[in-house]
Amino acid sequence: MGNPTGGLSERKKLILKAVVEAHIEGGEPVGSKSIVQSNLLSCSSATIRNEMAELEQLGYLEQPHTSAGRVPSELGYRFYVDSLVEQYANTTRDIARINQLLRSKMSELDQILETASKLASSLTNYTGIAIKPKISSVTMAKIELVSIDSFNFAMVMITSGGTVKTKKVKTPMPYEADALTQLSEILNLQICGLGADMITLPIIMQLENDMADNAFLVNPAIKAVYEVMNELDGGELRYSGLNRLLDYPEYADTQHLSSLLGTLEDQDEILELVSDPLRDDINVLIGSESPVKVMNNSAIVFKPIKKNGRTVGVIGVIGPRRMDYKKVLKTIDEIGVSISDIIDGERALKQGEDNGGEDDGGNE
Amino acid sequence: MGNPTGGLSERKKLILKAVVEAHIEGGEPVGSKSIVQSNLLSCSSATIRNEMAELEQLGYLEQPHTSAGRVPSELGYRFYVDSLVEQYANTTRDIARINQLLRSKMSELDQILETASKLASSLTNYTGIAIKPKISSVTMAKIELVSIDSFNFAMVMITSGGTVKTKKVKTPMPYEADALTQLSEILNLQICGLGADMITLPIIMQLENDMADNAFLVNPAIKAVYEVMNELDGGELRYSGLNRLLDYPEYADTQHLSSLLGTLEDQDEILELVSDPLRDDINVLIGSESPVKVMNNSAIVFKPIKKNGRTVGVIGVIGPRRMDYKKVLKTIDEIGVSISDIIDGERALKQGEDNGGEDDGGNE
DNA sequence: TTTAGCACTTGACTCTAAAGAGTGCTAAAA
DNA sequence: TTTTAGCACTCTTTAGAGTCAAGTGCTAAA
Repeated sequence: MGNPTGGLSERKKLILKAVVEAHIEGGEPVGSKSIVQSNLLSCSSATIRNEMAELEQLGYLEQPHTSAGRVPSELGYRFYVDSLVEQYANTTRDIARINQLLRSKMSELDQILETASKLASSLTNYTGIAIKPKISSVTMAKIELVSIDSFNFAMVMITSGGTVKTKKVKTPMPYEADALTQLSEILNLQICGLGADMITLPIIMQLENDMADNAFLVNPAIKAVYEVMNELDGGELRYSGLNRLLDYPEYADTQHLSSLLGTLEDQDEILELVSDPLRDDINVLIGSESPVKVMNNSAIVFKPIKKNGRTVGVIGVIGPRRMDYKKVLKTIDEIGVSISDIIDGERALKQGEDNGGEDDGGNE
Repeated sequence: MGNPTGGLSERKKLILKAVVEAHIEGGEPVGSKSIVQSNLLSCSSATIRNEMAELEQLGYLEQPHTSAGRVPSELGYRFYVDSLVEQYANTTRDIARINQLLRSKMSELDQILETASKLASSLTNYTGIAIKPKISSVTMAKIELVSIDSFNFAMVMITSGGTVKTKKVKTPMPYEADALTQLSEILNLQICGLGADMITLPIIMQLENDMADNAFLVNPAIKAVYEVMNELDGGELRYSGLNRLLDYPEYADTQHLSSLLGTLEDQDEILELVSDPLRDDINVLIGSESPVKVMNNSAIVFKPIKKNGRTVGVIGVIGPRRMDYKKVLKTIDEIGVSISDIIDGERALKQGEDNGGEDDGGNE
């Protein structure tokens, strides 16, 4: 009815917020009376009832059955989360504690991510997710190039594991038939056997140098190789605190829980979901916002971990749709920042190691 | 009373077997009548009742409540499993199928074990376990030796990851102070940077040679190094088909399921359980036979996978105490044999590879 | 030693009634 | 015009009573 922000009156927002938080807290439908008791508003239960009826019509609330209280709809949660974003972003971070815990787990990114996931799980009481990169296990065994037209060719890549993958490559300018042969030779010679983490700028420059006039083919080709490696590599998905799911009546239904567990285990689906983040920062998928259909009653919050601009892992949590978003957003963000700090610090250390050899006996 | 094998009359054995199998099948207490109907015995329900009462007194059966049928006790299952061993061992193995499936997953032991676990889970409909070795990730960065007395010294080992571990080492004969210094030097020079899989007999012999008169110190020291590496390495525990637990009413209790899931996730406890196999071959732990107390209502069947006499992995399944042991024992055994075949085949290949370099482009 | 028969126990299930929570609506109050 | 009090109505949850069926233990006969 013609209101400034979000089309909802301030009072409606307050009521919505109260319903969401009460429901997150208790898990049960929220009645008008209990909202009055929370003393956030100074009006009677009847007024609240009227407002709630309107909020329901607007799609922010739902009613399990006629004589029950209201439950937030997906839209309701979404509104809540969106209006929350500024709030949590401004929270003073007590990273120190998290930082310390993670740091104590030392260098290995693997371990840090796994610990972070456990930490996220125990701090929020939902199930933690960690995706650890699994670099360097996949290498190319053979690369075949097939010309499509003068602007496109297909790359057929056979990995060390025997998997065959094809990628279509578009070139920035037309190429000669010879160029493909040349590229193929050079790729097979230089790239095969290298893991994703070994294909660095110097190597790419070397390739471009070797290709001379046809250097323009190198970049798109390498990109394709890189993509395939990352696809196959996939990374490894780990959960912690799966049992915490059982703390929520949402998962009391055996059928539902079973199919959720099954889906979580089948890493591919979740990996895909989490590997293509809409935003670079924290992502919140509520219910059917997630493409995975068994997660329609769940929510997932995750954040990619970056190192030198490249995503090297993901941490997050999975829980019921009525997740304590405030707490979760804050926690995941803090942990994410903490990890970034640590691996940035580590980077410097690693480089020193690479040059200077193996003397890290500093702590004796 | 006073019978040849196992102290049970043939008829009691038959009845016990019938009860166990009926209970495995249906999950519910088994009454005397249903046993008569199975036509395995030619006597009346009253006789069965009498026998069952005796079997209960002997501890092989239990009664949930007065007017219910009987359920096998732990001892009952144990008897059943033990008397089963010969049976399943003689089963003609249709390894071929399993073999093929596993082989199609190619070389990596990791993948084979993971696939095997999935296979075990889907064939038996229980939760599959796989322990993958995680060799070579841990190496020693620095080793310090501290003399305790002339028969004992402490080894302080700092790993590449920065973890510090101490082991007390007892020597077979007294040593001189110089010997420790010498040993320390040699260890730091020769062992540091090597993964567990790199410390082979030739290297140990080399060490002993270098130590000359004090060669007797090498063996216990290396053993300590090895132990620490394996501790830290740990191996990685993976489950597949966790959701299958939910197929069994035994895990309908949320509390119970939750604590089981929690325990399974805390890898250490299960790793310890499974890494110290009583028998080299298939192990069956029924209920409280397992030292892990939340598994008192569960059973675990597992088999170590050996390569050159060294355990390189474990596969198995976890399920309710009324597990279909016949099927599980057979399946796990078959899969185990199959994996052994494959990795023995792979060994030859690997060796060739190590010598000849990196040309595995055989599959083009 | 086995079997038939019977009384008894006990959990599972069904049905009903009552309780409780919460709503929507109406009419009065602000 | 908005808010509030009051009330009838709806729907779920809970408790209790009664019935049912399964299965036992025991006794007496075969």
